[in-house]
Amino acid sequence: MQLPPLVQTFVLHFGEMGSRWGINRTVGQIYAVLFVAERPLNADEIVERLGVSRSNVSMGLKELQAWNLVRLQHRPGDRRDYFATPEDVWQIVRTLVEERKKREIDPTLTILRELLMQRVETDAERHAQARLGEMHDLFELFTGWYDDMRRLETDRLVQLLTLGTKVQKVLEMKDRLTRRGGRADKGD
Amino acid sequence: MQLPPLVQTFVLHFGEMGSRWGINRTVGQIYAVLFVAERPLNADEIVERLGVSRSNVSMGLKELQAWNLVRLQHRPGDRRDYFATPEDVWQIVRTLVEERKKREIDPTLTILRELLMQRVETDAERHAQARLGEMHDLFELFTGWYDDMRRLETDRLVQLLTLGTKVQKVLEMKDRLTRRGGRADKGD
DNA sequence: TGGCAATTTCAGAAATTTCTGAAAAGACTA
DNA sequence: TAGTCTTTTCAGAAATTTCTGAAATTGCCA
Repeated sequence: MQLPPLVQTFVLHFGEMGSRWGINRTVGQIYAVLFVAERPLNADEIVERLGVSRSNVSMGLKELQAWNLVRLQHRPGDRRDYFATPEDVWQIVRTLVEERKKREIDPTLTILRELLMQRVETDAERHAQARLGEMHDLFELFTGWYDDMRRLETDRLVQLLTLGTKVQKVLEMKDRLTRRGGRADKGD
Repeated sequence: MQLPPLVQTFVLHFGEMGSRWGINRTVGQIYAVLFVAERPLNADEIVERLGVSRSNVSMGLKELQAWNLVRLQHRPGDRRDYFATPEDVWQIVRTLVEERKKREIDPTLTILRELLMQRVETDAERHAQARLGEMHDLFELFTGWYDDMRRLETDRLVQLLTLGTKVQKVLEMKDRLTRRGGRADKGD
Protein backbone atom coordinates (compact mmCIF):
# COMPACT_ATOMS: atom_id res chain seq x y z
CA MET A 1 0.00 0.00 0.00
CA GLN A 2 1.60 3.19 -1.27
CA LEU A 3 0.15 5.91 0.94
CA PRO A 4 1.23 8.45 3.55
CA PRO A 5 0.69 6.98 7.04
CA LEU A 6 -2.15 9.36 7.85
CA VAL A 7 -4.05 8.38 4.76
CA GLN A 8 -3.21 4.72 5.20
CA THR A 9 -4.74 4.64 8.67
CA PHE A 10 -7.90 6.22 7.38
CA VAL A 11 -8.10 3.93 4.36
CA LEU A 12 -7.66 0.80 6.45
CA HIS A 13 -10.26 1.92 8.96
CA PHE A 14 -12.71 2.81 6.26
CA GLY A 15 -12.19 -0.57 4.66
CA GLU A 16 -13.06 -2.30 7.93
CA MET A 17 -16.05 -0.07 8.41
CA GLY A 18 -17.18 -0.75 4.89
CA SER A 19 -17.36 -4.45 5.60
CA ARG A 20 -19.71 -3.81 8.51
CA TRP A 21 -22.01 -2.18 6.05
CA GLY A 22 -22.89 -4.22 3.01
CA ILE A 23 -19.79 -2.97 1.16
CA ASN A 24 -16.65 -5.08 0.95
CA ARG A 25 -13.28 -4.04 2.23
CA THR A 26 -11.68 -3.11 -1.06
CA VAL A 27 -14.65 -1.04 -2.14
CA GLY A 28 -14.45 0.83 1.14
CA GLN A 29 -10.75 1.42 0.64
CA ILE A 30 -11.21 2.66 -2.89
CA TYR A 31 -13.78 5.10 -1.67
CA ALA A 32 -11.53 6.32 1.11
CA VAL A 33 -8.65 6.91 -1.28
CA LEU A 34 -10.88 8.91 -3.59
CA PHE A 35 -12.36 10.83 -0.72
CA VAL A 36 -9.04 12.22 0.44
CA ALA A 37 -7.44 12.59 -2.99
CA GLU A 38 -6.53 16.05 -4.19
CA ARG A 39 -7.77 15.33 -7.69
CA PRO A 40 -9.67 12.65 -9.59
CA LEU A 41 -7.75 9.38 -9.89
CA ASN A 42 -7.69 6.77 -12.61
CA ALA A 43 -7.87 3.06 -11.95
CA ASP A 44 -4.14 2.49 -12.16
CA GLU A 45 -3.45 5.17 -9.62
CA ILE A 46 -5.81 3.41 -7.25
CA VAL A 47 -4.10 0.09 -7.96
CA GLU A 48 -0.78 1.69 -7.04
CA ARG A 49 -2.06 3.19 -3.83
CA LEU A 50 -3.92 0.11 -2.58
CA GLY A 51 -1.82 -2.69 -4.00
CA VAL A 52 -4.74 -4.77 -5.23
CA SER A 53 -5.35 -6.14 -8.68
CA ARG A 54 -6.49 -4.04 -11.55
CA SER A 55 -9.63 -6.13 -12.01
CA ASN A 56 -10.54 -5.78 -8.37
CA VAL A 57 -10.38 -2.03 -8.68
CA SER A 58 -12.47 -2.17 -11.81
CA MET A 59 -15.20 -4.11 -10.03
CA GLY A 60 -15.02 -1.89 -7.00
CA LEU A 61 -15.42 1.23 -9.08
CA LYS A 62 -18.35 -0.32 -10.85
CA GLU A 63 -20.03 -0.94 -7.54
CA LEU A 64 -19.36 2.58 -6.33
CA GLN A 65 -20.86 3.90 -9.54
CA ALA A 66 -23.93 1.75 -9.02
CA TRP A 67 -24.25 3.46 -5.65
CA ASN A 68 -23.79 6.86 -7.27
CA LEU A 69 -20.99 7.47 -4.84
CA VAL A 70 -18.30 8.39 -7.34
CA ARG A 71 -18.25 10.55 -10.40
CA LEU A 72 -16.60 9.70 -13.65
CA GLN A 73 -14.58 12.44 -15.30
CA HIS A 74 -12.33 12.80 -18.30
CA ARG A 75 -9.25 14.82 -19.07
CA PRO A 76 -8.63 16.33 -22.45
CA GLY A 77 -6.24 14.19 -24.47
CA ASP A 78 -6.36 11.31 -21.99
CA ARG A 79 -8.79 8.57 -22.57
CA ARG A 80 -8.58 6.95 -19.18
CA ASP A 81 -11.47 7.27 -16.76
CA TYR A 82 -10.92 9.43 -13.71
CA PHE A 83 -12.98 9.07 -10.57
CA ALA A 84 -13.78 11.45 -7.76
CA THR A 85 -16.13 11.78 -4.83
CA PRO A 86 -18.33 14.86 -4.65
CA GLU A 87 -16.60 17.84 -3.07
CA ASP A 88 -19.59 18.52 -0.90
CA VAL A 89 -19.80 16.05 1.96
CA TRP A 90 -23.50 16.79 2.33
CA GLN A 91 -24.05 15.58 -1.17
CA ILE A 92 -22.38 12.35 -0.14
CA VAL A 93 -24.67 11.97 2.84
CA ARG A 94 -27.70 12.59 0.71
CA THR A 95 -26.68 9.97 -1.83
CA LEU A 96 -25.84 7.46 0.83
CA VAL A 97 -29.16 7.81 2.58
CA GLU A 98 -31.08 7.81 -0.67
CA GLU A 99 -29.42 4.64 -1.93
CA ARG A 100 -29.76 2.78 1.34
CA LYS A 101 -33.40 3.70 1.48
CA LYS A 102 -33.89 2.45 -2.06
CA ARG A 103 -32.18 -0.86 -1.34
CA GLU A 104 -33.28 -1.58 2.18
CA ILE A 105 -36.32 0.35 3.23
CA ASP A 106 -38.39 0.46 0.07
CA PRO A 107 -38.35 -3.29 -0.63
CA THR A 108 -39.18 -3.99 3.00
CA LEU A 109 -42.10 -1.59 2.89
CA THR A 110 -43.36 -3.31 -0.24
CA ILE A 111 -43.26 -6.72 1.41
CA LEU A 112 -44.85 -5.42 4.58
CA ARG A 113 -47.71 -3.91 2.64
CA GLU A 114 -48.28 -7.15 0.79
CA LEU A 115 -48.32 -9.15 3.99
CA LEU A 116 -50.70 -6.74 5.66
CA MET A 117 -53.19 -7.20 2.81
CA GLN A 118 -53.33 -10.97 3.25
CA ARG A 119 -56.28 -12.53 4.98
CA VAL A 120 -55.10 -14.84 7.72
CA GLU A 121 -56.61 -17.72 9.68
CA THR A 122 -54.88 -18.43 12.94
CA ASP A 123 -54.29 -16.41 16.07
CA ALA A 124 -50.55 -16.68 15.58
CA GLU A 125 -50.88 -15.16 12.14
CA ARG A 126 -53.14 -12.42 13.36
CA HIS A 127 -50.60 -11.51 16.01
CA ALA A 128 -47.76 -11.62 13.51
CA GLN A 129 -49.73 -9.34 11.23
CA ALA A 130 -50.30 -6.87 14.03
CA ARG A 131 -46.57 -6.79 14.70
CA LEU A 132 -45.81 -6.27 11.04
CA GLY A 133 -48.31 -3.45 11.10
CA GLU A 134 -46.36 -1.76 13.87
CA MET A 135 -43.17 -2.12 11.89
CA HIS A 136 -44.87 -0.83 8.79
CA ASP A 137 -46.14 2.27 10.53
CA LEU A 138 -42.72 2.97 11.91
CA PHE A 139 -41.14 2.71 8.49
CA GLU A 140 -43.80 4.94 6.99
CA LEU A 141 -43.23 7.54 9.64
CA PHE A 142 -39.52 7.57 8.98
CA THR A 143 -39.79 7.64 5.22
CA GLY A 144 -42.36 10.41 5.40
CA TRP A 145 -40.03 12.43 7.57
CA TYR A 146 -37.12 11.69 5.29
CA ASP A 147 -39.07 12.74 2.21
CA ASP A 148 -39.61 16.05 3.90
CA MET A 149 -36.04 16.48 5.05
CA ARG A 150 -34.38 15.62 1.77
CA ARG A 151 -36.06 18.64 0.22
CA LEU A 152 -34.42 21.07 2.61
CA GLU A 153 -31.42 23.01 1.47
CA THR A 154 -28.28 22.05 3.26
CA ASP A 155 -28.00 25.13 5.42
CA ARG A 156 -31.56 24.72 6.63
CA LEU A 157 -30.80 21.12 7.41
CA VAL A 158 -27.73 22.11 9.36
CA GLN A 159 -29.80 24.68 11.18
CA LEU A 160 -32.33 22.05 12.22
CA LEU A 161 -29.69 19.56 13.28
CA THR A 162 -27.83 22.19 15.25
CA LEU A 163 -30.95 23.22 17.05
CA GLY A 164 -31.63 19.63 18.05
CA THR A 165 -34.09 19.49 20.88
CA LYS A 166 -34.28 23.23 21.05
CA VAL A 167 -36.68 22.89 18.17
CA GLN A 168 -39.02 21.65 20.79
CA LYS A 169 -38.77 24.96 22.60
CA VAL A 170 -39.49 26.80 19.41
CA LEU A 171 -42.52 24.61 18.98
CA GLU A 172 -43.68 25.35 22.49
CA MET A 173 -43.25 29.02 21.77
CA LYS A 174 -45.34 28.59 18.67
CA ASP A 175 -47.96 26.75 20.72
CA ARG A 176 -48.16 29.61 23.16
CA LEU A 177 -48.40 32.21 20.45
CA THR A 178 -51.00 30.19 18.58
CA ARG A 179 -53.13 29.60 21.61
CA ARG A 180 -52.89 33.13 22.89
CA GLY A 181 -52.93 35.32 19.81
CA GLY A 182 -55.37 33.48 17.59
CA ARG A 183 -54.07 35.32 14.54
CA ALA A 184 -50.83 33.37 14.43
CA ASP A 185 -52.97 30.30 13.72
CA LYS A 186 -52.82 30.96 10.02
CA GLY A 187 -49.09 30.34 10.03
CA ASP A 188 -49.71 26.64 10.53
CA MET B 1 -39.01 -24.20 7.89
CA GLN B 2 -42.09 -24.72 10.02
CA LEU B 3 -43.99 -21.46 9.77
CA PRO B 4 -47.24 -20.05 8.41
CA PRO B 5 -46.66 -18.65 4.90
CA LEU B 6 -47.14 -15.06 6.02
CA VAL B 7 -44.52 -15.39 8.69
CA GLN B 8 -42.22 -17.37 6.45
CA THR B 9 -42.18 -14.63 3.82
CA PHE B 10 -41.32 -12.06 6.43
CA VAL B 11 -38.63 -14.22 8.02
CA LEU B 12 -36.96 -14.94 4.70
CA HIS B 13 -37.02 -11.30 3.72
CA PHE B 14 -35.65 -10.20 7.04
CA GLY B 15 -32.87 -12.75 6.74
CA GLU B 16 -31.85 -11.29 3.37
CA MET B 17 -32.04 -7.79 4.72
CA GLY B 18 -29.98 -8.80 7.71
CA SER B 19 -27.16 -9.87 5.46
CA ARG B 20 -27.09 -6.43 3.84
CA TRP B 21 -26.46 -5.06 7.28
CA GLY B 22 -23.58 -6.60 9.17
CA ILE B 23 -25.83 -9.35 10.54
CA ASN B 24 -25.86 -12.79 8.97
CA ARG B 25 -28.91 -14.44 7.52
CA THR B 26 -29.69 -16.80 10.36
CA VAL B 27 -29.39 -14.09 12.96
CA GLY B 28 -31.82 -11.98 10.96
CA GLN B 29 -34.23 -14.88 10.73
CA ILE B 30 -34.05 -15.62 14.43
CA TYR B 31 -34.82 -12.01 15.14
CA ALA B 32 -37.75 -12.00 12.75
CA VAL B 33 -39.23 -15.12 14.33
CA LEU B 34 -38.96 -13.59 17.78
CA PHE B 35 -40.38 -10.30 16.58
CA VAL B 36 -43.64 -11.82 15.38
CA ALA B 37 -43.95 -14.49 18.08
CA GLU B 38 -46.88 -14.31 20.47
CA ARG B 39 -44.72 -15.22 23.42
CA PRO B 40 -41.06 -15.69 24.29
CA LEU B 41 -39.49 -18.71 22.58
CA ASN B 42 -36.78 -21.07 23.69
CA ALA B 43 -33.92 -22.15 21.50
CA ASP B 44 -35.51 -25.44 20.48
CA GLU B 45 -38.66 -23.71 19.36
CA ILE B 46 -36.55 -21.50 17.12
CA VAL B 47 -34.73 -24.55 15.77
CA GLU B 48 -38.08 -26.11 14.90
CA ARG B 49 -39.35 -23.00 13.15
CA LEU B 50 -36.20 -22.27 11.15
CA GLY B 51 -34.82 -25.73 10.56
CA VAL B 52 -31.24 -24.84 11.41
CA SER B 53 -28.92 -26.51 13.88
CA ARG B 54 -29.19 -26.03 17.57
CA SER B 55 -25.68 -24.64 17.80
CA ASN B 56 -26.36 -22.12 15.08
CA VAL B 57 -29.33 -20.84 17.04
CA SER B 58 -27.25 -20.69 20.17
CA MET B 59 -24.65 -18.52 18.45
CA GLY B 60 -27.28 -16.37 16.82
CA LEU B 61 -28.97 -15.69 20.12
CA LYS B 62 -25.65 -14.83 21.66
CA GLU B 63 -25.07 -12.26 18.96
CA LEU B 64 -28.52 -10.77 19.36
CA GLN B 65 -27.91 -10.50 23.08
CA ALA B 66 -24.62 -8.74 22.44
CA TRP B 67 -26.65 -6.24 20.42
CA ASN B 68 -29.17 -5.91 23.24
CA LEU B 69 -31.84 -6.78 20.73
CA VAL B 70 -33.44 -9.66 22.61
CA ARG B 71 -34.41 -10.18 26.20
CA LEU B 72 -33.82 -13.30 28.17
CA GLN B 73 -36.68 -14.54 30.32
CA HIS B 74 -37.46 -17.51 32.48
CA ARG B 75 -40.59 -19.47 33.28
CA PRO B 76 -41.27 -20.89 36.70
CA GLY B 77 -40.41 -24.56 36.83
CA ASP B 78 -38.69 -24.53 33.44
CA ARG B 79 -35.01 -24.02 33.28
CA ARG B 80 -34.73 -23.32 29.61
CA ASP B 81 -33.98 -19.80 28.42
CA TYR B 82 -36.77 -17.94 26.67
CA PHE B 83 -36.13 -15.03 24.35
CA ALA B 84 -38.28 -12.14 23.23
CA THR B 85 -37.97 -8.81 21.46
CA PRO B 86 -39.23 -5.71 23.27
CA GLU B 87 -42.95 -5.12 22.82
CA ASP B 88 -42.34 -1.49 22.04
CA VAL B 89 -41.00 -1.04 18.53
CA TRP B 90 -39.60 2.34 19.48
CA GLN B 91 -37.45 0.68 22.07
CA ILE B 92 -36.11 -1.50 19.30
CA VAL B 93 -35.28 1.49 17.15
CA ARG B 94 -33.53 3.18 20.02
CA THR B 95 -31.41 0.12 20.75
CA LEU B 96 -30.55 -0.39 17.11
CA VAL B 97 -29.43 3.18 16.61
CA GLU B 98 -27.52 3.22 19.88
CA GLU B 99 -25.64 0.03 19.09
CA ARG B 100 -24.82 0.99 15.55
CA LYS B 101 -23.54 4.32 16.75
CA LYS B 102 -21.39 2.57 19.33
CA ARG B 103 -19.90 0.18 16.79
CA GLU B 104 -19.61 2.36 13.72
CA ILE B 105 -19.68 6.03 14.47
CA ASP B 106 -17.80 6.26 17.74
CA PRO B 107 -14.71 4.34 16.63
CA THR B 108 -14.61 6.35 13.42
CA LEU B 109 -14.81 9.59 15.36
CA THR B 110 -11.98 8.44 17.57
CA ILE B 111 -9.76 7.70 14.59
CA LEU B 112 -10.69 10.94 12.87
CA ARG B 113 -9.78 12.93 15.96
CA GLU B 114 -6.43 11.18 16.20
CA LEU B 115 -5.63 11.84 12.56
CA LEU B 116 -6.62 15.47 12.84
CA MET B 117 -4.14 15.94 15.69
CA GLN B 118 -1.22 14.68 13.64
CA ARG B 119 1.23 17.14 12.21
CA VAL B 120 1.71 16.50 8.52
CA GLU B 121 4.32 17.37 5.92
CA THR B 122 3.10 17.18 2.37
CA ASP B 123 0.39 18.99 0.47
CA ALA B 124 -1.38 15.72 -0.19
CA GLU B 125 -1.53 15.05 3.53
CA ARG B 126 -2.73 18.51 4.31
CA HIS B 127 -5.51 18.10 1.81
CA ALA B 128 -6.41 14.69 3.17
CA GLN B 129 -6.53 16.13 6.66
CA ALA B 130 -8.84 18.90 5.53
CA ARG B 131 -11.18 16.31 4.04
CA LEU B 132 -11.09 14.26 7.22
CA GLY B 133 -11.93 17.43 9.07
CA GLU B 134 -15.06 17.86 6.99
CA MET B 135 -16.07 14.30 7.70
CA HIS B 136 -15.35 14.76 11.37
CA ASP B 137 -17.52 17.86 11.61
CA LEU B 138 -20.33 16.07 9.88
CA PHE B 139 -20.16 13.16 12.28
CA GLU B 140 -20.03 15.51 15.24
CA LEU B 141 -23.07 17.35 14.02
CA PHE B 142 -25.01 14.12 13.66
CA THR B 143 -23.98 12.67 16.99
CA GLY B 144 -24.77 15.93 18.72
CA TRP B 145 -28.20 15.93 17.19
CA TYR B 146 -28.68 12.31 18.07
CA ASP B 147 -27.64 12.88 21.67
CA ASP B 148 -30.39 15.45 21.88
CA MET B 149 -33.02 13.34 20.19
CA ARG B 150 -32.44 10.19 22.16
CA ARG B 151 -33.49 12.02 25.29
CA LEU B 152 -36.94 12.84 23.97
CA GLU B 153 -39.85 10.76 25.06
CA THR B 154 -41.31 8.71 22.28
CA ASP B 155 -44.42 10.77 21.76
CA ARG B 156 -42.41 13.96 21.49
CA LEU B 157 -40.19 12.23 18.97
CA VAL B 158 -43.19 11.10 16.95
CA GLN B 159 -44.51 14.62 17.11
CA LEU B 160 -41.30 16.04 15.67
CA LEU B 161 -41.07 13.40 12.97
CA THR B 162 -44.67 13.92 11.99
CA LEU B 163 -44.17 17.63 11.66
CA GLY B 164 -41.33 17.10 9.25
CA THR B 165 -40.64 20.17 7.19
CA LYS B 166 -43.42 22.06 8.84
CA VAL B 167 -40.85 22.67 11.51
CA GLN B 168 -39.16 24.81 8.95
CA LYS B 169 -42.14 27.09 8.77
CA VAL B 170 -42.01 27.51 12.49
CA LEU B 171 -38.33 28.30 12.18
CA GLU B 172 -39.00 30.88 9.52
CA MET B 173 -41.60 32.40 11.79
CA LYS B 174 -39.06 32.45 14.58
CA ASP B 175 -36.52 34.04 12.24
CA ARG B 176 -38.93 36.77 11.33
CA LEU B 177 -39.80 37.41 14.93
CA THR B 178 -36.16 37.37 15.96
CA ARG B 179 -35.05 39.71 13.24
CA ARG B 180 -37.96 42.08 13.54
CA GLY B 181 -38.97 42.15 17.15
CA GLY B 182 -35.70 41.77 19.01
CA ARG B 183 -37.53 40.76 22.18
CA ALA B 184 -38.36 37.27 20.91
CA ASP B 185 -34.62 36.68 20.87
CA LYS B 186 -34.72 35.61 24.46
CA GLY B 187 -36.81 32.58 23.55
CA ASP B 188 -33.80 31.05 21.89
C1' DT C 1 -8.68 -2.03 -41.54
C1' DG C 2 -5.01 -3.05 -37.86
C1' DG C 3 -2.98 -1.66 -33.72
C1' DC C 4 -2.99 0.10 -29.29
C1' DA C 5 -4.67 1.64 -24.76
C1' DA C 6 -8.03 1.08 -21.50
C1' DT C 7 -11.70 -1.37 -19.29
C1' DT C 8 -14.54 -5.33 -18.34
C1' DT C 9 -15.56 -10.03 -17.80
C1' DC C 10 -15.06 -14.36 -15.88
C1' DA C 11 -13.40 -18.98 -14.30
C1' DG C 12 -11.10 -20.60 -10.81
C1' DA C 13 -8.11 -19.74 -6.48
C1' DA C 14 -7.96 -17.83 -2.03
C1' DA C 15 -10.00 -16.06 1.91
C1' DT C 16 -13.66 -15.55 4.87
C1' DT C 17 -17.93 -16.54 6.91
C1' DT C 18 -21.40 -19.54 8.27
C1' DC C 19 -23.03 -23.78 9.84
C1' DT C 20 -22.99 -28.36 11.89
C1' DG C 21 -22.41 -32.38 14.98
C1' DA C 22 -20.01 -33.87 18.70
C1' DA C 23 -18.08 -33.01 22.90
C1' DA C 24 -17.63 -30.09 26.91
C1' DA C 25 -19.40 -27.30 30.41
C1' DG C 26 -23.05 -25.73 33.56
C1' DA C 27 -26.66 -26.13 36.50
C1' DC C 28 -30.11 -28.25 38.87
C1' DT C 29 -32.26 -32.56 41.33
C1' DA C 30 -32.45 -36.56 43.81
C1' DT D 1 -22.43 -37.96 44.15
C1' DA D 2 -24.54 -39.48 39.67
C1' DG D 3 -27.98 -38.40 36.37
C1' DT D 4 -30.45 -35.39 33.41
C1' DC D 5 -31.47 -31.37 30.94
C1' DT D 6 -29.70 -27.34 28.81
C1' DT D 7 -26.47 -24.28 26.76
C1' DT D 8 -21.91 -23.37 24.89
C1' DT D 9 -17.79 -24.29 22.48
C1' DC D 10 -15.18 -25.60 18.72
C1' DA D 11 -12.90 -28.12 14.83
C1' DG D 12 -13.82 -29.01 10.53
C1' DA D 13 -17.26 -29.02 6.49
C1' DA D 14 -19.98 -26.30 3.54
C1' DA D 15 -21.21 -22.17 1.51
C1' DT D 16 -20.31 -17.69 0.16
C1' DT D 17 -17.62 -13.82 -0.97
C1' DT D 18 -13.65 -11.73 -2.62
C1' DC D 19 -9.80 -11.50 -5.50
C1' DT D 20 -6.75 -12.49 -9.35
C1' DG D 21 -4.70 -13.19 -13.98
C1' DA D 22 -5.86 -14.08 -18.46
C1' DA D 23 -8.79 -13.35 -22.12
C1' DA D 24 -12.36 -10.70 -24.27
C1' DT D 25 -14.32 -6.40 -25.31
C1' DT D 26 -14.53 -1.55 -26.22
C1' DG D 27 -13.27 2.49 -28.34
C1' DC D 28 -10.12 5.35 -30.47
C1' DC D 29 -6.66 6.67 -33.96
C1' DA D 30 -3.96 6.29 -38.08
